[in-house]
Amino acid sequence: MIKLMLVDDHAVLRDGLKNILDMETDIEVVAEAVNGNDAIAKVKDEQPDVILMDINIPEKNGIEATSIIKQLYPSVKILMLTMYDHDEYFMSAIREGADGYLLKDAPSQQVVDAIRAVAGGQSVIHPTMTKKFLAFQQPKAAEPVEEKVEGALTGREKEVLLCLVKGMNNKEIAGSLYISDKTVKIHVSNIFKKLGVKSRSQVVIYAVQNQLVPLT
Amino acid sequence: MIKLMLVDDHAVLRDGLKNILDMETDIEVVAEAVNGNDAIAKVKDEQPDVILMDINIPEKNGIEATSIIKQLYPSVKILMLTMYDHDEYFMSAIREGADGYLLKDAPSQQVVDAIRAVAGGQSVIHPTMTKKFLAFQQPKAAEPVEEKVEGALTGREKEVLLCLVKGMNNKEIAGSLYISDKTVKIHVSNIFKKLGVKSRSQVVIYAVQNQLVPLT
DNA sequence: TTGATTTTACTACAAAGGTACTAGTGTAGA
DNA sequence: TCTACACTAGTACCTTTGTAGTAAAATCAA
Repeated sequence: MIKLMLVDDHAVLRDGLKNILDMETDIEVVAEAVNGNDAIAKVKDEQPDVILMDINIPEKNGIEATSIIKQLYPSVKILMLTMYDHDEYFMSAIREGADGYLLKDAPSQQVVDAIRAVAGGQSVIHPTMTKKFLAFQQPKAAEPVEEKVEGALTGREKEVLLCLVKGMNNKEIAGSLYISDKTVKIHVSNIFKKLGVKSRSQVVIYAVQNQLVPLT
Repeated sequence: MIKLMLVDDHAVLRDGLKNILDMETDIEVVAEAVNGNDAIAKVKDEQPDVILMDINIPEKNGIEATSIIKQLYPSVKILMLTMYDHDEYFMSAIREGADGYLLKDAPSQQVVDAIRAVAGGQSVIHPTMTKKFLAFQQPKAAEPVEEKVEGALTGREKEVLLCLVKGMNNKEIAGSLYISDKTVKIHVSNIFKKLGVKSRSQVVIYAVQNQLVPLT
């Protein structure tokens, strides 16, 4: 059974959601709050699993409340359900630890599914926000310059590049690729020429800036 | 009516999907392809609205095929449906223009919903991937470890660090800070010890990963 | 097959990087 | 004042890095 808390200053919306959720046998509304401070207080008493949180509420908005609740009770899942698809709201909510971000125009079923998903430890984003998120993360697309430069690297050189951005020295690269360290030097020198840099540090910077390789 | 193309080298999976999609009145499977090149060719002939693409297919994998198709026909929506939740696959798919990324363990209904969503211009990500996405974008919060490490660097060391992540060599740093290159060496060595790395390349990687310094 | 490219590897050398130690100066705080 | 630390700079030494030039085997496209 998923214990849910609703946080919204509009009784109509809370009641509507309760009606919808009443039909779900695995979700129980254990608490309701009408503002940020109210929500923070009731988390302690009611220990909900998931909080459905509006952003535009009095006495600490939903994002501030999320931040505080997440600090006090990190295991509580918080799903933002709001009218606004503003980027700043979205990013702030995510930054403060929200587990999901839905817009109020989402169909009821989607809200129900999202509650189950965050209760199960997953994160959910409204498709419209996902789009923005992707757009935000997608500043690459077709950039002929880097394409050309990266394309100029041979297969082996790309492998060496991967090692370089891991901070490996020539000997380590040689061991990793089963070739001599003299050969590694050749590849490294060629990479330098092709990328137009003068040291391995600069290779790392170039690769990161041009997203030639994944980090982390 | 949404015109759909299936790309997967496993007939069983294609047939299973077709069965499921047959029950949806607004989706029609107009083409099937068994590998990357096949898919690229059939897009031209069949002009699908949405492509359901597996990653692990022969003759150009799904990501490469996505990249090419998106370049030729930017309006075609591509939904990756794959067994792998590897970060690199996911990020690559997104980078190459995929409109969605679902895992094959997603319930059928979710796949159907996702097809409609991308056909409508939205983007969809499997909740598990969303989680990773958020985690990727969420390195803020309170991280005492890095704070401590960064705090351990003296003022001068931080200045040297800034130079290091610009790819400067010792002489350049010395000239920039109006000190001897011997002194620079001292600072660099101290930075290495404090950050626990062994070369300037690793300093750059460390700084990027821990966001000690701005890039771009 | 021919020719171009890739990958491999060597020698030799110059430059840069990195460590260890000593040591003087200045500054901030107990 | 005394201590701790930061900053500076040097010497010495060794390692790593990077370049140049040569060259052979493998691969691949024309």
